[in-house]
Amino acid sequence: MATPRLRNKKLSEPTISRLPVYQRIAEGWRNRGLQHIDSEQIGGLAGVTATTVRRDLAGLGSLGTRGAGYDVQVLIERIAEALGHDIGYDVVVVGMGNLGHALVNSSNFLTRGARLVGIYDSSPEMIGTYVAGQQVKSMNEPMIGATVGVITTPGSAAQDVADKFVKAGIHAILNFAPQVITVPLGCAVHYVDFSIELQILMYHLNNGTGPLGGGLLHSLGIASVTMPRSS
Amino acid sequence: MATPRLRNKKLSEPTISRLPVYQRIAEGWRNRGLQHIDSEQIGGLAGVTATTVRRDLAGLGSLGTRGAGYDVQVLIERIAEALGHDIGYDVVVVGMGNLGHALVNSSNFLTRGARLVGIYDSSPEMIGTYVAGQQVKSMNEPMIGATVGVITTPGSAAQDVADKFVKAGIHAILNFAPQVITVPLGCAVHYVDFSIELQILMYHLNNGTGPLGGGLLHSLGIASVTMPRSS
DNA sequence: GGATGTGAAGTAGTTCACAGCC
DNA sequence: GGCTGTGAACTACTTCACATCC
Repeated sequence: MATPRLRNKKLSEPTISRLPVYQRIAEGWRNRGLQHIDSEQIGGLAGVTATTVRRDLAGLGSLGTRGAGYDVQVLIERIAEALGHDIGYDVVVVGMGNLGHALVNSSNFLTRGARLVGIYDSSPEMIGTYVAGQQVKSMNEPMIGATVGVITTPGSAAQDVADKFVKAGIHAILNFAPQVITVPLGCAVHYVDFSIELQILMYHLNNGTGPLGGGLLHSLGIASVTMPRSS
Repeated sequence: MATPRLRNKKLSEPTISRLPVYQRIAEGWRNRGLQHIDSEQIGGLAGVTATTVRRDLAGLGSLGTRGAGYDVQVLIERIAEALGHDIGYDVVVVGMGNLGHALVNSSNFLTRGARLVGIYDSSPEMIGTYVAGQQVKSMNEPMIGATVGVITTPGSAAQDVADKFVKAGIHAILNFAPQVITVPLGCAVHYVDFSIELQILMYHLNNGTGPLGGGLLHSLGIASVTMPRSS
């Protein structure tokens, strides 16, 4: 009760997208044995101004020290708290192709509150084998208790998988398949698309604007969809 | 000369990140044999309002038809033109682990102007083998003529790869390794991080805000960095 | 001295509302 | 009738500038 839930204070969308970046930077600092970091250093690495960093972090409460900057350990913890990592989530991944393997084996994908509780594939050769310490299940097996579903199948299978997720009560979907999927209202689909990243980078390359040309700064691009059934 | 370069008109950052999404939606429509789409339909699928869609597209010139919506073919072409796909880019990918395989085999990563001109790995077992029709090269071989470099190595190798890119004259880097890298000023690093996507999705899940709760809308998250050498 | 945290000002992006056109 | 394209109003985010505190 000492610390009222920071979660109540709603953070702006841009801030939310930057906090994980700051967290990663702080982790890098800590791993190199450094204890303090200031807003200018974070901004330089994240590609935003020092003022923006301070404003973002001020939203989490007073966690800096005037004259000295931020303690990296405190920073990491408070960001984790604000993003809800202390709650924990159960994640299932469907599609054990190269991308699925890459994800579940990644040291970073499943940290920070996420727990892998099931991996699935439709291919008979794949089912029953072990990946990242877990046995690959058939799509017919239930997906009990998961909160987040990740789709790493080819585009053609994405809608079927999404339907299974919805039936299993999963409200949040991370879709890596290059395919727009439809889900009932109230279900969030977050859409990750590599080619879109590449396209945005290329636009800036063409125009000399944005991240190029000495400017620092940002980027992004990815769509999220919630919509009624049909089309 | 009939059509002056659309590229001159600078588009806003949010618009740039949404255009590839609209393009993908239009492609999906076309693939299902549909010829027209209106701003409301695009918005529903992309997770933005119809007005935002119209404003974004108006920036590319008058490509809609009042009363009828947009012709999907025209839409696809004009967005491609605006993003510079008619120019074409040479891409090299370093790191032929699961993620590297997933990328170069993806039907979507290397379309729309991108050409794969080289794939590299440091592992002796990997070098010389063929992936996606290309022979994997040693890191010692030159990277002539590439404009964009993609890093899909473990984090520990990312900085070395970035250094090689810089020496080879590559100005734009797409970094999938969970590692902040430093490059000379004038070089753009676009940072793609799966765990960050997951974190943002989880934040919304916790708070019931954003993409959840019947609202449509968006997302994103990924950092891009340009900064001087050192740390 | 030095860096945070924040009112105030400025800028950018979104949404409203409707005129214009098919 | 229906949907685009856009001035005008609004909202949100960023940046400035500085008081505040270590």
